[in-house]
Amino acid sequence: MLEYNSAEVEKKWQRKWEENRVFESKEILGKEKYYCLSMFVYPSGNLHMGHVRNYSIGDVFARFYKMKGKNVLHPVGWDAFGLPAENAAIKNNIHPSKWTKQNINRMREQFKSLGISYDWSREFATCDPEYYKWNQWFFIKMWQKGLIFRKNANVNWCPSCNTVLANEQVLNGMCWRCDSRTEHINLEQWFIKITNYADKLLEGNKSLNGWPEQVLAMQRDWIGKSFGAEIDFVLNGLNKKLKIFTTRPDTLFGATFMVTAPEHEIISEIKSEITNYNEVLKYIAASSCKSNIERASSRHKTGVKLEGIKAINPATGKEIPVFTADYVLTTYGTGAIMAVPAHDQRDWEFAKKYNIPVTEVIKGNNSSIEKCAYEDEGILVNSGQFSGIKSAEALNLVSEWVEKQGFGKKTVNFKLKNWLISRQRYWGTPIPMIHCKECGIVPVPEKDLPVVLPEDVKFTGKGESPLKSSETFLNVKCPLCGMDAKRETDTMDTFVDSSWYYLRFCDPLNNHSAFDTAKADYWMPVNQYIGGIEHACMHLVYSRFWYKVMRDLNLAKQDEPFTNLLTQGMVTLNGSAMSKSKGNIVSPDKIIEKYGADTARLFILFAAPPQKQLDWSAEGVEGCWRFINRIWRLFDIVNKKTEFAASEKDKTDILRIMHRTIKKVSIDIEKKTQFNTAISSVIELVNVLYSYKYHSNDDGISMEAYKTVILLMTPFIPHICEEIWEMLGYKEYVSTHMWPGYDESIIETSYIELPVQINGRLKGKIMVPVQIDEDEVKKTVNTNGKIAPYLKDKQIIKFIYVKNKIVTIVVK
RNA sequence: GCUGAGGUGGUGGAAUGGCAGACACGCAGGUCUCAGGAGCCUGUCCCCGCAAGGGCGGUAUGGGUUCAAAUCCCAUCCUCAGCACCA
Repeated sequence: MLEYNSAEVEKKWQRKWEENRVFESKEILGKEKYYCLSMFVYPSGNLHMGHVRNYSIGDVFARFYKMKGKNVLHPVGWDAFGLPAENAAIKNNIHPSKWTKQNINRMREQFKSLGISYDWSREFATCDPEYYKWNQWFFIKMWQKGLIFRKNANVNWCPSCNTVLANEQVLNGMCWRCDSRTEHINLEQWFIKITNYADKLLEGNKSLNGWPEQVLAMQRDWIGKSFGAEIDFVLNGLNKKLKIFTTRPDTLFGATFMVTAPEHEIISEIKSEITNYNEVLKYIAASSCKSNIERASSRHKTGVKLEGIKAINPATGKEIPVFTADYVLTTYGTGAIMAVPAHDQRDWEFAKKYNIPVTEVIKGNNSSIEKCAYEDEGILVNSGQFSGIKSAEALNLVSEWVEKQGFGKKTVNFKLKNWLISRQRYWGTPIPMIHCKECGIVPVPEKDLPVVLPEDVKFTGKGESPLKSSETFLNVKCPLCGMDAKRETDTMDTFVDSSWYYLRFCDPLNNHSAFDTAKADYWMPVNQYIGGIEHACMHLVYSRFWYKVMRDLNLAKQDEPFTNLLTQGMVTLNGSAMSKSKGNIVSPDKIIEKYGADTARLFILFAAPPQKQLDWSAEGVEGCWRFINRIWRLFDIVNKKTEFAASEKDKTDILRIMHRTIKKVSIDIEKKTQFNTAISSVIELVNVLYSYKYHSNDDGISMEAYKTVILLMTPFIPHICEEIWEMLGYKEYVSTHMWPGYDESIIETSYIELPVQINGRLKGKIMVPVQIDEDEVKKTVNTNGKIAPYLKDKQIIKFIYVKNKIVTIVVK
């Protein structure tokens, strides 16, 4: 038999699959669908091992369910807008669209060399005007629904990318793309009111049983719902109120001062009353120079008292001082707090530093406020009519009292901020709005969509958005009054593109709507979504939000777009992430060239469960290559004629192991998403076939088992399986063959080996019939040569027989 | 600090109340061979033993529940990930 030639075989089947459109799908009413989606790829120019892992995992699901008889949708596309293309334009003087298309062409070939079962007829890129037209259409729909607004806001600015960033895109004060330190500037920007859906997103989290707990927890934290109260504190003699948010209304009587964020507008409103206003201004200026990180990391809280200003604690009626300090965030709650130093550590530190009285209002067992604040539950003291009540109850009682008295109300607060979606860059979806001096902001009429990106643009990397340099783009007539007007030059955050692409895949060629609702109803929701954990609070929140908006626009029926989510682990080399800068990259192309895609896929799927980190191992790859060749050589061994005849026992054994393996692989893929153990059980079956020395005259059972090996391995290593399937005489693709079923009654043996424990230690094993009852087991144990001696002259305290599992005897 | 996931051989990892270490890598030995860095076979948690065999030895540590614990409960330690002055 010839050596296995992976390069030739893989090319052959990739061509056949493509020519015969084996993996193209269409809606078939009455046939159960399965939508499998790996997060689409940014066309950076090169596939890396993380991609290979992502798409190999997706392909196992897609191929498995196809063989199980489901109507599988497994599409592929390109998340093609974004900064790298524009940076390439600046650096290499190549148009972003050209750069992107080159990369797509190259990566498409790489994808094809992996043999992923994609429906290529549905391919699209988000930079196609036929796609981004619908971004614009959705934008206008949301604008009409009041979900989009413009606001002058203090926003995150990346000086290197020259654009603003959403909150989610600032990680530890750094830009998520380029790692530069971000700044805060004041700009007029476009926002989407994602906070309108904060509660619905949180509520929806509870129904996502197919999502990893880790992602749900991250989203929960990110949305950050907390219950509390808003309370107004009167500024004495000023006819003004300072509104605060607290989650601890039970500590209201202990509020001995107030603090506003330095950015709080009240300061300028009452500046004439502040006797040390210059000092306050100086402090505000100093804080604004600090980054969020510097503010948070500074050990010592700083602040300045607003001299001449007194607030009144509405519960005690006492006058208390007001400070401004940058440990209070302008972006959370109302940007001001009531400070309760006895029961909040931050306030405690601040009070100590500025000699503010600390009033204890919650008393716990042995609690003390001498060395630090007491933040736990307890009994209220020094709290007027509420003294003596448990703090847990007081939370509610005080809020209700406050509400009745008319100086506040119960409320909830979210950490989630509205989604800033405008970017001052070229390579994105133009925001379809027109600024008219007379009519204000006017949406582009639907018939004029898409607003296409102009070609006459200069990429200098300096100054304002490149779109502002295009005269043809900039100048338009107002759709309402017909006068000269200007186009909006901001483009959309690329996370808009990825918020609904899974719906476009249901109907990618539609040119009169974003997608046909009936088609989307057929395919949605995505049964299995696969991608990296880094999208937990960005893409996966935005998409869920977008889908809920579409549901409210009657474009979608379900509440959630992704039923099951698998977040694959990182691919590392010697424990650290592969990266260009570290120079520790293993190139997929080289591995495919040397061993073939099957080997690369097998290693990735076998070396670790999909969710865990996977460390690359050259030896491990070598081992997978050996296994693939072992399957290849088994073809001859199974077909070889020998004079040995198989015994009945051999035959039933092999049949039983075969059925057991089918069961194990099916469950591991379908129920446990644990591909490594699925593969190892097939390896065991192959090892069994190697160790049997007959391979003729066994009623074709070893051949049956070999065919089973091929069928079971097809989702993992499809190319070699197709080749062997053809060698076995089949005319159809193994990829479209039915997944094998198993017979529980064959897996069960008539005899079973029972372990026998005495006082918790394994002492031996007995062979017994499956249906055996406890009395029979006792007899067998007592006559067993190995076990009986342990029972001699001993008193049996307990005898436990767990059917078909174990025998345990306790003796004295 | 908060949230979440974890801690098992030389390594990746199996086993989720019932035989710890499946399967693979690595290593060692054998076999075939002119040759082997190919293939095939055997062994490989630890301790005692040449072996057969034996071990209330063994799943981060200490305790507990149970006939039975890697698995459940309590405490402690450690690792990873996310968030972090969110009032």
